[in-house]
Formats: sequence, structure tokens, C-alpha cells
Amino acid sequence: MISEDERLDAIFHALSNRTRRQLLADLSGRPARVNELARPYDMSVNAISKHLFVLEKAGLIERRQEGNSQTCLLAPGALADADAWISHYRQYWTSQLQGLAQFVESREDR
Amino acid sequence: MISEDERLDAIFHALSNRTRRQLLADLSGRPARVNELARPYDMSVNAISKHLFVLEKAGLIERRQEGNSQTCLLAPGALADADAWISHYRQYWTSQLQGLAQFVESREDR
DNA sequence: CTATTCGTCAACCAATCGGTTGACGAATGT
DNA sequence: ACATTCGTCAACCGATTGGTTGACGAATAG
Repeated sequence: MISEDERLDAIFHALSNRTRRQLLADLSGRPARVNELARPYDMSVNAISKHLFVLEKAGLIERRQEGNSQTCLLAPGALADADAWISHYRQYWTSQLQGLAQFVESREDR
Repeated sequence: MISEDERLDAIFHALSNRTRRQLLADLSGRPARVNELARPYDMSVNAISKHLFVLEKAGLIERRQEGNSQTCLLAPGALADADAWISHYRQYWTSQLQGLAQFVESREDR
């Protein structure tokens, strides 16, 4: 049984690398094979394959075997989890900001 | 000059650790000093201090020197950036899903 | 059958991460 | 003046990360 924390760890970790974010962008709208995905990058196919594995572990993409080849496509759910976490805390951010001005003032004229 | 990619790297990296996410939760609503924050954790103050540094570098919190002590509080902006990135791609997720059923079908009855 | 293309596995590497301990400087309390 | 509290700095540690190369098995093409 995998905890919510572990899922969020994996999701945010997956998003914390620009190559992986770019791969997600590349997959926006259309699925693609590993080779296609790797071509534009100045990096071995192997490295891309590892990045895809990280994305898959986080639940951000799925891979489907297609005979010789392998198709990757975006998976729903994981990104929504990240979004939910952020949205939840953004409301605190906002509410704290309402009180922030007074807080700062109260300190600055000590 | 710090690139957008570097900012997002830092923000998502900061969010990828459950202790740091919890620290942000702890700061929800009220600022707190490093010692206060560290107390509930089974971890040295030093470790917490490092986590706070990561959060600060990502622009998620600010620290204000208060004489001997040090007050941490949430900072606006960074979380909004993460939110913006995710929101942008969620729309692709959704639109891709609309076409996914057909795609899967077209492959499965080959 | 043979050659090629696809992607992964395994081993390795330097760099970063997440934590520790110990020493320290700067403010505060007595 | 002295002791205490606050938090950081520095060094160290094992584990993980992000990349490499080389070998391999499985599917496809000639």
C-alpha cells in the first residue's frame, strides 16, 4: 500500500527535472515512441528511457507495448494529485498574505 | 539571470520531499521560528534548517531576522508558478484523453 | 537466415541529497 | 561577566540522481 506522501514524492520529483517536464510537453496532444521522443535531445536513448521510467513510476505516463516498439502517452490522475496539493495550500498562502502586511508592520516599527 | 526552468526545478524539487511539504503545512496561517518548526520532528534542528534553506531558495518561504531569533513565513509567487505550469499541461492531459479511447481501440484490435 | 532497429538491463561514474555531529558567533537572560 | 539559547557553518556519511557505455533479447525487414 503506497502512501499519499510517497505518491506526491514521486510526482514532484518527476516534475523537478526540466528534461522530464519537456518530455511531458512533447507528449502533449499525441502519444509517441521512445525513439521519437529521444531524437531531439542531446542525450542517449538510454537516458531518455530512464526519464520515462521515472515519469511512469510517478503515474504521469503509461507505456504500451506495440510489437517491436513502445508507445508512451500521458496518464491522467497524477498531475491532478499534484494540482490538488498545491491548490489546497495556495488558499493558506492567500489567507496568510491578508495578515502579512500587519505582521510585517508590527515588526518593522519595533 | 535565472531561467524559468531553473525556477521550476527548484520549486518542484523543494516540493518533492515530505518533510518540506509538511513544513509548508506547518507554516500555513502563521509564521514560526526555526526552533518551533523543528520541535515536532524526529530530526536535528540542523536538518530542518537545511530544509528551510531549500524552501527559501525555491522562493516558497522567506526568513526575517528577529534579533536572536529568525522568523519564517510563506512567500507568494513560487507556488503560483508551479500551479501555472501544472494548469497549463492539465489542459493537454484532458484534451488528449478525449482522443485516448479511440487510440487504444485502434491498437487493440490490430 | 541474416541484418537491423527497438528499447532495456547492468555496470559504472561524478554530483547531489538528506541526514548526522561538533564547533562556532551572535543575542538574550541572570 | 557568564551562561544559555538561537541558528548556521563545515565536515562527513551512505543513498540516490542523472548521465555514460556496452551487451543483450525481442521484433521487423531484406
